[in-house]
Amino acid sequence: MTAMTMPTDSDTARLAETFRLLGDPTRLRILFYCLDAPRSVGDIAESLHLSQSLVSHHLRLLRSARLVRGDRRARQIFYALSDAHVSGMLMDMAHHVREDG
Amino acid sequence: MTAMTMPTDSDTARLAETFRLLGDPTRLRILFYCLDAPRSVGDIAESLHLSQSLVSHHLRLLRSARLVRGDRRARQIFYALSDAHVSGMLMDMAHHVREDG
DNA sequence: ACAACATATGAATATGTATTTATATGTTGT
DNA sequence: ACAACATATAAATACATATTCATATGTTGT
Repeated sequence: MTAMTMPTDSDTARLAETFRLLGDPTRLRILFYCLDAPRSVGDIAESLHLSQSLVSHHLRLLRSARLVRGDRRARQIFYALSDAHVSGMLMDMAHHVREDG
Repeated sequence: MTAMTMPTDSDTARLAETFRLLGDPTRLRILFYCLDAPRSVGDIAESLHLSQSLVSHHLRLLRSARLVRGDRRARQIFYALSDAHVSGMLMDMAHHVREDG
């Protein structure tokens, strides 16, 4: 069963980058808010009580790591989670975090 | 199916803290190295080409978040992953990271 | 083309943190 | 108790990054 779980340094770097992005409370809130349905930037900002600028900055980081993708509908841009694996993990984590102290 | 995935702010903070700790390449390497078997601090340092001090610092952070636990055997302290959920996720991630570009 | 709207970007700042160097604490075997 | 070993801590530094404020870019409806 000892299954060569050690990834290459390059893979480790990529993984760390993903975790680093998940490791900020504001970004996590944004991600969770976009988990159930795609949300516009303005919606995110208003609902989470964040400035439009801050939301946009964070979305840029999440976009560049392909954790999130946005598509335009009329004037607004709706963002949704783009990595199925990550969104699955987030839902799992959200569930897990309630269970233990 | 829209399942109230939004955690409380307190839960979000705890989750973010965990992800933040996973979001450093050095710490990730340490964690992966301890995933298959408990490892002593010296072993970790030598195997991963890190200073003893640096390893100790990182282990302290991981310990304080209960991601890792150490127990003494004679002179050495062997560290192992302590959160089954997190270690499961790490193995899953390590597997996942190979599959896509 | 224009005004109103929605999002993105840039610069500045303040705070956090990874790493190093040096040293302390603690443990084992004799 | 002591020397050798193993790990932990402290202070200092260099670097990264979250947030704000101001402004630019881009899009829609008329």
